[in-house]
Amino acid sequence: MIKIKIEKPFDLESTICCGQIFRFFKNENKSFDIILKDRVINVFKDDDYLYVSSNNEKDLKNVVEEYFDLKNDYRAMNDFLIKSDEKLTDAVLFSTGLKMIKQDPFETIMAYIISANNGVLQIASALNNIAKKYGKKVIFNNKEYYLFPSYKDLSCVTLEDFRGCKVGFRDKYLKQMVNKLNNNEIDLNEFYNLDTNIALDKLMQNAGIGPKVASCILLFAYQKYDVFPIDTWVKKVMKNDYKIIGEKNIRDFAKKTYGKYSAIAIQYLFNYGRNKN
DNA sequence: TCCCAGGACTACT
DNA sequence: AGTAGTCCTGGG
Repeated sequence: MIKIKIEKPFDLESTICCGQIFRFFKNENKSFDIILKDRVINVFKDDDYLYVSSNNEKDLKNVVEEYFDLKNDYRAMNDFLIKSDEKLTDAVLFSTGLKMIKQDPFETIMAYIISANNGVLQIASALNNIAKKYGKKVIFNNKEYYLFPSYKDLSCVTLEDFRGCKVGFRDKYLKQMVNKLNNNEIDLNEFYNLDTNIALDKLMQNAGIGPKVASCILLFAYQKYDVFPIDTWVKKVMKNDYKIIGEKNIRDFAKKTYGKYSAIAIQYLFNYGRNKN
C-alpha cells in the first residue's frame, strides 16, 4: 500500500465513473479496483491522500500519478472554458477534480470499436469476456482479474471467437484491427505526435472507426483535447441548450467556442448532465 | 413484440 | 454530399 498526497483537486469517483473507462469495479467500502494495463490496482481516497495497492507495486506511485493525470493543473483549462462559454460555468464547477485518464491505446481502440451502437454495460461485458478468454489472469486480494490481452495475444482469434465474446457485428472490425497491428500496418505510437486532424483521418481508414470512435480514441489514449466526440447525448444537449442542430454545426460551434479544450468541455457537460440530480 | 443503446457501413440518390 | 436501412445483443 502506498499513499499519494493529493495536491490538486481530484474527484476519484467522477473520474472513474464518468464513462472514460469500462473495466473497473466499485467495492462496498467505496474503493475501486481497476485493471490498469499490466496490473490491477485498488484505490481509495480521503480528503488528503490517495491510498493505492496493487499486485505489482513496482513504480506504483508514478504509474498512478500518470494514469490519473494528477500532476496536471486543470485550473487554466477550466478558466478558459468558463470565459469562452458562460453557460458552461455550472458544469465546470460541478466537475472540479475530474481528470482525464491516460489509457492504453490498444485497449482503447478495441473498447471504442465495440462501443458503436452499444450500451455501456454491454461494452464492459464484451471487454471482460475478451480479457477472461485471452488475457493473463491476476490474483489480487484473493480475487481473480484478467488483464486486457495484447494484439499479439489476439492474433489467432477468429470471427466466431469474437462473436462468442458478445461483440456482435463488430467482430470483423476487431479482427481487421488486430491483423493490421500484427502485420505492422499500424504504429500505435505515431498517433501521439500526429496533428489531430491527420490522426483522425488515419484512424478512420480502419473499418469500424468513424468520427465518434476516432475522437474517443484520440482523447482517451492520446490526450488530444481538441477533438469533439459527438454522440446522441451531445446532440441532445446542443439542441436543447444551444439550439444547434446537425453534426457540422455542432463541430463548428465547438471549435470556435472551446478550441483546443473542446473535449474537456464535452466531458464536463456529460458529467454534469448525468450526475447533477 | 418492439425499441433502443455514447455509430458505422453500404447502397442508394 | 447527403440520407435511409441494416447491423449483434440484452434489457425494458
